[in-house]
Amino acid sequence: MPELPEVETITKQLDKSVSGKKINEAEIFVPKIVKNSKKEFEKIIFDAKIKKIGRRAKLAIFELNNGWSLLIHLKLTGQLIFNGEKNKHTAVIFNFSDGTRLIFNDLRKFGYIKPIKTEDLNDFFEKEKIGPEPLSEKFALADFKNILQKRPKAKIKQFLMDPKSIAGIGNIYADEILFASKIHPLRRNQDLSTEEIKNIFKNIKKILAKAIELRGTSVENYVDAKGQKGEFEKKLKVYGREGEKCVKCGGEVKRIKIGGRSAHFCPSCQK
DNA sequence: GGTCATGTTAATCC
DNA sequence: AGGATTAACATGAC
Ligand SMILES: [Zn+2]
Repeated sequence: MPELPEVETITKQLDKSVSGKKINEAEIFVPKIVKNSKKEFEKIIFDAKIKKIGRRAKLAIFELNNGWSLLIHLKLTGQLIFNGEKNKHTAVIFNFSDGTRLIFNDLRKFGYIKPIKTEDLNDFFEKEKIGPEPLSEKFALADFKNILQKRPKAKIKQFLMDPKSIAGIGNIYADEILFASKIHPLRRNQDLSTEEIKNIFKNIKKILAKAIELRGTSVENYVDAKGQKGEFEKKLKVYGREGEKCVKCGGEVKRIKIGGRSAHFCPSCQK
């Protein structure tokens, strides 16, 4: 499932391969993916050029040259593949004027494309109360401490995964960050020591950066914009390793449910 | 064929 | 008011 490193990988690749191209048409195979009527959507993209492609939280942002931007969320199983082949999960195809195309596949159909005026982008993220970008230089230890204090009772695992506390961290990276930080996922924010907070903060930056370097993690059906799997999967220490040996202590990796989501951790390494 | 997995959000309770 | 909790969404894998 695409989290921050996966969406960052895809948007960086697409910014290189697709920016500057003119959209001829969009073929819509799954109407609910597009948050407008077909007519409205066609009007927005008609003759539009893609100026640049960026990311905020887990959202890809396609900025067009006509005042509109397209927000694209891949949710669990979305794929954006440049010059990909249509398959039975293809929801939308953008055809460009030079004969190339961009394929949006979505097996579970949770993803969406939402046009928004470019000038309204900032308001949108503010209104939705999306948390800070963890890799931004503006996101400092003091900020992290601050937002932890605002929700003292929250369990750290759920807190890390909540897009309204910090943007872009999902189940995989939350589990990996807590393992690297030796913190039990059920710990509450108010019980974390200054040293532990510092450690979690450091690992948020470190693990997300490393995952981007390796073009993300392929679980479920994630591929990047070139259709290739990510390499961070090989670096996973706890996620998806229930019952296997902890790489650090040899103990057994456990899986529990926290807020309806699975949390993987090593009970002897994480306290 | 029932359960599980997943990100986000709506609904509900406190 | 807004945090916590839970269900809902879709569908393939088991
Ligand atoms: Zn261990």
